[in-house]
Amino acid sequence: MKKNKSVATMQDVAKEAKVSLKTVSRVINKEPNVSTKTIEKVQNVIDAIDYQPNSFAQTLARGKTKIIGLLYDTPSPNYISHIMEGVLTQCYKSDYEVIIHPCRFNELTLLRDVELLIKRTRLSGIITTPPLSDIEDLIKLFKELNIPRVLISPGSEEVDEPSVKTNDREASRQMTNYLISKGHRRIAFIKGHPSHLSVNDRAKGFFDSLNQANIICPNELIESGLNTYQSGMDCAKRLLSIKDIPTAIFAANDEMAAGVIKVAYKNNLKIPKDLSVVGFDDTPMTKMISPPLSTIKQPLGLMGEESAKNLINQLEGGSEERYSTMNSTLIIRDSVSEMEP
Amino acid sequence: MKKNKSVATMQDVAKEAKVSLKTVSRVINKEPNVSTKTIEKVQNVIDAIDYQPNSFAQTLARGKTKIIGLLYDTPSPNYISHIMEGVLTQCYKSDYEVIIHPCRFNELTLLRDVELLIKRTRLSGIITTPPLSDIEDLIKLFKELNIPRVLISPGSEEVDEPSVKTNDREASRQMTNYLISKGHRRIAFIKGHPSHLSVNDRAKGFFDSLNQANIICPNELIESGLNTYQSGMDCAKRLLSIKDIPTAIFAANDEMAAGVIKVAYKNNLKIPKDLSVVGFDDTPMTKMISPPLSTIKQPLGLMGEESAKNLINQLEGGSEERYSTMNSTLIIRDSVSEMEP
DNA sequence: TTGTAATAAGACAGCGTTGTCAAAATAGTC
DNA sequence: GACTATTTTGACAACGCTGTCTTATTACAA
Repeated sequence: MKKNKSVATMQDVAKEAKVSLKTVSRVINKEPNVSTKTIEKVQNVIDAIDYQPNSFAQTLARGKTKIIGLLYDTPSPNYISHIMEGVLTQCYKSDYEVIIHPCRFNELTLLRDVELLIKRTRLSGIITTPPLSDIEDLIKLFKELNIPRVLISPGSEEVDEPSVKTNDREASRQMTNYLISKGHRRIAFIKGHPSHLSVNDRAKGFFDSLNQANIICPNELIESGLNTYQSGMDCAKRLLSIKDIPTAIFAANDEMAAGVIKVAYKNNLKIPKDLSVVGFDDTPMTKMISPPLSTIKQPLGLMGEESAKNLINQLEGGSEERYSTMNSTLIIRDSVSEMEP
Repeated sequence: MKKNKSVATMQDVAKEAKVSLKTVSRVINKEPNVSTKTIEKVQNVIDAIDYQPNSFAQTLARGKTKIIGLLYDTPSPNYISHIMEGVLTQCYKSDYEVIIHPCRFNELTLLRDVELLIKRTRLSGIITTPPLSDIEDLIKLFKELNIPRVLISPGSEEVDEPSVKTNDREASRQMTNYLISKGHRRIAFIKGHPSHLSVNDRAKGFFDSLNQANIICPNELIESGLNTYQSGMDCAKRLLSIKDIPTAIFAANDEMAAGVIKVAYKNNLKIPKDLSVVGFDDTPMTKMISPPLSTIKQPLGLMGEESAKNLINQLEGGSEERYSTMNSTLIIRDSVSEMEP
């Protein structure tokens, strides 16, 4: 390798400040037992020559990395980009690097793929998003590799893993309450993709509310979609072809809700007059479709930040809470009508 | 650092295979002059103990990184996540790491921020997305730092920089041709954010088509938005309040087109019967609004791949084309009507 | 067989940090 | 002023790999 003096090294700083390598290292890492005079002297040189420590050398010498892996399996672009934003913000503050890694849920090679990623890049910690947060084998792998982790929105009620959840069940309950308060009694629900466990909570909240209000929901009003626009349309077609159609439909995500609206229009139903529709996620398009869709918003950016905070806290030996729950909130727009009494 | 034998090292492989360190290194890096027998012997040991080279040690020893930085400034989640997907795919193949770095276009600290990023992480190359691709000071910085780069969709016609562009101008021309072929003559255009230069090309294509067809476009039919839904609504309000409203509106992106549709409905115009609307970008919501919006689709994933390919090619001393142009395509849905002759 | 060229394998010194331990400087005590 | 205790600094060996240069081995021709 040519030593073309391209970037300043610790050696340069040491020479210039007339101290030893180790002393510079101490200043850089804010280690104790350095006199203020020395600190100042070294810091001045650092600033003067714009020295930046070589993170590879640091990593090698320290024997551990400061890199966090963010695993995802193409949920909506909206979802991942907001989560990512939060993770990056937090990691940036704490001087961690982030490696974004797309996975394929169904791929046989998933486990091996992740294992290689971890070994190859020496990840110090991992954050997973749904539906990956629910793959038991993956979690087992993390345990075996003994790698710190945080799961975002795992589905099963009682995971014994550090995680960041949202109170989706409660939010769904509130949304359903809202529908009931508007006079709706015959309310349909479209569940999400069966392998996205966290979406199940949404259905639970729906039933919580109904039970509380003593409303019986016949089976014909429960459909199961695949989180996609198309599947929302399919479910809606079925729901709107039964003899006594529902007055409101609650879809477990916005895409499916949009599909419902589409089919409703095709059937010459006016929304919200003839049919009320609500979704979940507050994707950007909810504002743009007509009518603007009432929905539920997860604090995605904050969730990203929180997961990173949680993970970094584990890595640096802090002892904070390892489980956190964040609040999803109702966004009321114009897709629900007041029923005639 | 404790030597707790957590991961296998090259030393382990060498000992086990009874060869020197260097020979293992040769096998790992597929260097020439190793007998097939030795290769096999070493490879077997590598497989057996699942050895993965430590990339930090490699980087340190090699004196250069294999990391690519992807700079973006919160365009739409859709845009960045697809570009990212392509970049990741390609980099993964070529064994490069990717660091995603969100920037703030207006921030005073942008330049310093990027400079620190480069120095701190020793980025070997950079990919920028619009509107960052148009910041001259940024490009100057890249030149000063002598860092290989690829600009995605820079705006100015003749950039003397490696870049991946789309033929947006041509696609806009085709879209306008399409409108004309449907009998439209009074066509309005809503330009995009003034600092997103690449969006200007879209307006140019619009005028190309009009000129070719000898259609004069009065000033009152040209509006300038900010790429947002809200600004689309604002522009539409103005366009639909002039005495002789256009029969078609071409918005430079889908968000603004959605805003147009919203306002049109408010004004009791039927789409596409009373007003045709087309957008640009093929965001997912275009399928979900009503009517489904005709638009133009950029091959975002491919663009990401292409940029990474281009950059890696530069880094590895290849001599391929440094400029590429990719084809955007018309997506015809139901938002344009045939005019009465 | 011997000599020579080509090929294969190894020794060893970095790369730019940090950890460990020892040495030097300073402060504190009587 | 002599002697400890404490704080501050430094020397030097890792960390796990690659580049350079040398040596050993093989292939081939005469």
